[in-house]
Amino acid sequence: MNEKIMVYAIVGPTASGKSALALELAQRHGGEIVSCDSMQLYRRMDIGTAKPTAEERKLVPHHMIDVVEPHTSFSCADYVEMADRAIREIHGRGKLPIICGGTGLYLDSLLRGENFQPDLTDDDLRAELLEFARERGNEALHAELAKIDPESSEAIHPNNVKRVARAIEIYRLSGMTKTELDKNSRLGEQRFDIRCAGLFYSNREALYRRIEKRVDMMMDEGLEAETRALLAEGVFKENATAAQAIGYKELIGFIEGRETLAEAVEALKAATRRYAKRQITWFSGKQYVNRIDVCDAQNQKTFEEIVNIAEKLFFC
RNA sequence: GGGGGAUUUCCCGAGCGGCCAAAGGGGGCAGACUGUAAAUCUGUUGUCACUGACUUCGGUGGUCCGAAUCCACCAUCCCCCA
Repeated sequence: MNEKIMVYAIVGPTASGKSALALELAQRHGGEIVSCDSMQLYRRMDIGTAKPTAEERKLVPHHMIDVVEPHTSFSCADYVEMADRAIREIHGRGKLPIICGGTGLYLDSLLRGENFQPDLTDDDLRAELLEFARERGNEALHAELAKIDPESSEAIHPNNVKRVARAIEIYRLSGMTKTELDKNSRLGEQRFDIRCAGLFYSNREALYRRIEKRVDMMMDEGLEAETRALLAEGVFKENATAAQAIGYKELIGFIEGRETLAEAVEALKAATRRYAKRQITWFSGKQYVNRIDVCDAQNQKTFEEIVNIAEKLFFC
């Protein structure tokens, strides 16, 4: 019986200070960082995704950053496969794998399921199903799902067309219902042991202020130019995953002259806030997360304090 | 100085005598989410002793059984003529 590899993870909403903490811990304890971020995967999307800088990446090896071109369709399953490999390599080198990121689904999938079958997607079929919903209505598509997989149709709201379509897609491609597929991947036991610190702000205002400050910084660093470059590349024409990244799509309205810079920046801040909220909801439901309250109504913890708490959590 | 228009709940914005605590959107809050996830979706959003009551629609005072909706005056803003 071989021991499971111990992985360390730092999660939390965007702009909560994950990267700095991960970097510090990696430096102190011989770690390498495995990013768990669905957007830092893409090359040339640097400012908008708040990627670690070149200097930071020189201090500590970072993985799962800049691994694909922006137009690539990169799935959760792809992430799991590559990240799994990276973690085993790090462990093989006698270093500590420190996962850092805010994409909850990726982390969950990485820790879980064994039975990922490759190539369970079909863009044409997807488009066809979405078209069906557009023409005949959300309920009609949902009814189709109910015929083949009543259990998941129960769980997915009819208006969540993307999910409804995905469930049907799974069935048409694999002959297995989504319910069965899920049950299957649940059979696999956790693939790693994990110690996970979650950065939270019970003072929400404080988090939002950080977010807004960071957006302003991104603008100063040249987010607009970065967006124009990606736009010129055609990244936002195809419906690539990368085109969904917050930071770029909000600036396009301004670049194309449909709104003012101030409006675009405000939209960007709002989108980031709402994203942070969804991350908070996601992680607060996970039992493997050990919460560290960075800032409550009374006081703001110093970086030193946070590092100490995380070290205790990880190494005691 | 003369004429016209505006003022709505956190914001934008509908409402133009009862069915209005007031459409819709945004934002906020809460939540779902095991293969597109920085995406997608759901609920909620005046107060309370909450199947009902109370306080709201710039202010004050009227008309009316009844007003966010009509009238008068006041305040602020915008436009046109001067």
